[in-house]
Amino acid sequence: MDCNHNLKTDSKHICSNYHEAIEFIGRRWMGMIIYSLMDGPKRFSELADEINGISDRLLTERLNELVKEELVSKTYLEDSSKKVEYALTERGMSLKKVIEAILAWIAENEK
Amino acid sequence: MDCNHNLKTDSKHICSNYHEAIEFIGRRWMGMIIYSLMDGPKRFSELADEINGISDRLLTERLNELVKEELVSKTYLEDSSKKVEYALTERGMSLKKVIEAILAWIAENEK
DNA sequence: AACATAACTTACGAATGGTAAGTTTAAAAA
DNA sequence: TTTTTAAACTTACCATTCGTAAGTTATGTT
Repeated sequence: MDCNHNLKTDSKHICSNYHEAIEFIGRRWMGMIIYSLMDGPKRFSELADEINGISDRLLTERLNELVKEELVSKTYLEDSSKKVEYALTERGMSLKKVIEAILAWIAENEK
Repeated sequence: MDCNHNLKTDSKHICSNYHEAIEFIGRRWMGMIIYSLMDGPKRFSELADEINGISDRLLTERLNELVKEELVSKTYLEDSSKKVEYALTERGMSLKKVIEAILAWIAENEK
């Protein structure tokens, strides 16, 4: 597609980047994980408790993907324990506007 | 999860709505279809041509879901032909801010 | 010493997605 | 007017992703 939309950008590869971006942040549970981390760093078990319905398997998988893409950082706590902490990086934090836009869209369109 | 984020909302069911919303618009190809319809109504074949890599099967399926959720309308052209036209509804159009937020996020985070 | 908890990992069936070929109706070409 | 071509799906089938549940390893608690 040619990308000449009336949106405020026309950089050359924006379509594929947009595509990749929305496919990535749209993967199952991604939105909730990012949302949950918006109010501060969390442990694995805290995320598991807060995000209703997610399984350990998918939480692990999604967190690994987020770490790989540098949206989330992983820190081992109190060295020689199994505790870890996940936190949004600056890059991850800057997704806040996207989340706000979705929340605003929901609010606008309530029946 | 408790929803008491420092985002600008605290309505009661916003978490599940947010979850549903992002899971819905995050389904495979949804983002591209909505994006593509942002610059005006399109025929099925136009969408298929513009969205690189999507198959007829998934395009049909996603469009049906979008119509069901009233983000997109479907119009049969020149009655007694097979031609159809898909267009964003007002509800669909109001996702523009979300798309813009994603594009802005990409622009901010370019290496 | 026995049990619990944290953070995974593995196995496997179910749901979703990709690829390709087939269908139906209508319009265009020969 | 018979034959092609095209639009918009459908169907069938295999591959990838997801969900559920049980198992693992190392530390912490009773």
